[in-house]
Amino acid sequence: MISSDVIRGYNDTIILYLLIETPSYGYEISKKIKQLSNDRYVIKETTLYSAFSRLEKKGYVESFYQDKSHGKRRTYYRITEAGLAYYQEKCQEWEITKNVVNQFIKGVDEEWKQL
Amino acid sequence: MISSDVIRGYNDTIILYLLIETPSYGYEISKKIKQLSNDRYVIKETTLYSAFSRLEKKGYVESFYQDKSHGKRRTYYRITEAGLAYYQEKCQEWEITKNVVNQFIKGVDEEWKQL
DNA sequence: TTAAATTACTACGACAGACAAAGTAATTGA
DNA sequence: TCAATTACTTTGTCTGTCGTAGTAATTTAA
Repeated sequence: MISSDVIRGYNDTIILYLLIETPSYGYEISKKIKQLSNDRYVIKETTLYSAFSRLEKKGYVESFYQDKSHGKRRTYYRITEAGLAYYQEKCQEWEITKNVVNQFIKGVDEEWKQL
Repeated sequence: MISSDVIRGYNDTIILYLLIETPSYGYEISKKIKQLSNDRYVIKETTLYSAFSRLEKKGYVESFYQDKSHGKRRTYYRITEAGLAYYQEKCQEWEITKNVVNQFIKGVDEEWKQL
């Protein structure tokens, strides 16, 4: 599937991305990740929730409770200004990272196939 | 610069790539990484050498000593069949990973700038 | 010529993030 | 009504990175 060691540096970014449009909560976020990645990436629950608390500690998201008279209480998160700035930084970093890694990857249809 | 959390999953791949052309040793590999990445990625010594021993343990590289009558002895590494196969797997994985992460990245020139 | 810089490592320990396992608790659907 | 799903929390383990430090030979510059 996909290596979690690569994604490691981008879980926070992925979550922040999904919070840009609208505040959300764990379960919804995880569904969206699965869906937007075409089932190629399914974030683990513990990874997701620990990311939330890390992001909150850093001030990149804020949590709140939607008033929902009954039902298991959801913890919603919204992105902050700082979170958006961080997200933007990470996007730039990603472009660089992508180019760097690409330098060391031989495409499936390249000359090593003939070696 | 570049986040080591992203590169984490690809250090082994990067090293293997550089060993495909010719066997090499730590110092040379680190110079090549720096150079090929245009100074955007400089691997830490400890990271590099621990990668070597991990790769050797997995059978992806083999070490040997070049006969070099004097001077500090270098440990050379050459890639194995298994190492090449692993490298190729990782290349395919990278293509997928790249596409997945791209789904959650807004390019510098995209609509969020206007938000 | 000698001191500093560079080459070429090894050892140790700390830390962060991912994740497995297990538990809790409410809600919805068959 | 009982299983599946939703919505988490807690705990503890593991892997890879990296800071610090040390060793030792070689090359370069003052």
